[in-house]
Amino acid sequence: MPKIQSSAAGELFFIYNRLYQAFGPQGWWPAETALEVIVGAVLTQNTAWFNVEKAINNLKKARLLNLERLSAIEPKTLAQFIRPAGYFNIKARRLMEVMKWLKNAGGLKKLRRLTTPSLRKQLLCCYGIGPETADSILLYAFNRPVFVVDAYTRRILSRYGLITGSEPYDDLRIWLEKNMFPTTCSRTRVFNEFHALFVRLAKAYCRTKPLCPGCPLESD
DNA sequence: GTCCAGGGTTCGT
DNA sequence: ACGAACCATGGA
Repeated sequence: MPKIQSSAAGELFFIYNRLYQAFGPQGWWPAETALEVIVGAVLTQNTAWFNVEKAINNLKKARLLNLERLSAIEPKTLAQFIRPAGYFNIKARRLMEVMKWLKNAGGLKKLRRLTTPSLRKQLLCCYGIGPETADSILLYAFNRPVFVVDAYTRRILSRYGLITGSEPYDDLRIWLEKNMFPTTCSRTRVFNEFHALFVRLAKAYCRTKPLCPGCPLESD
């Protein structure tokens, strides 16, 4: 469990505002369709985004980035297209499983009617989709107010003293969702920016020590 | 050559 | 429930 701290909400807002001031809106997720978000979410597992873009481009150029074509393709063929994203054999299998699930569920339109908990449950049943990928898809493809907890979130918040860093995934997610109540804009919007800003921070400042001198979260 | 990424998921104990 | 194993490209 995260440390019980009455001021947790305040601390989180301080962090969010500092990051937003420093880096501005990040405009995630960079994709044209919900399906592209889903594909990208699987491809970026343990992989640099730069390489994911190449893989997505390959699929786009081959006009493969739609549910029909992607569910019909041979896993071995798909693997060749997504090669630049690494782990291509396993990711091909994972993508196929997700497409199978999507088709089975009657497509994105049908899925949009489900409640967030029910949608999350279904995503987690899919081979190749763990908690983080499920939440990325919920937030960025379905626009649900879900906090995506990644390794950066853990590192930065534990460095900040708000958590120990070893809390189970769902403990952190629920705790973050409970402590982030924006007044002006939607929760979905804030969770969207918050996650992207954590990544942005890690990209700009020492990966191992996110609160190094000069970073926007350094106390004065 | 080594390290690591939009640092995850699955599998075995 | 926790740790280990696994999957593989490309840029710094």
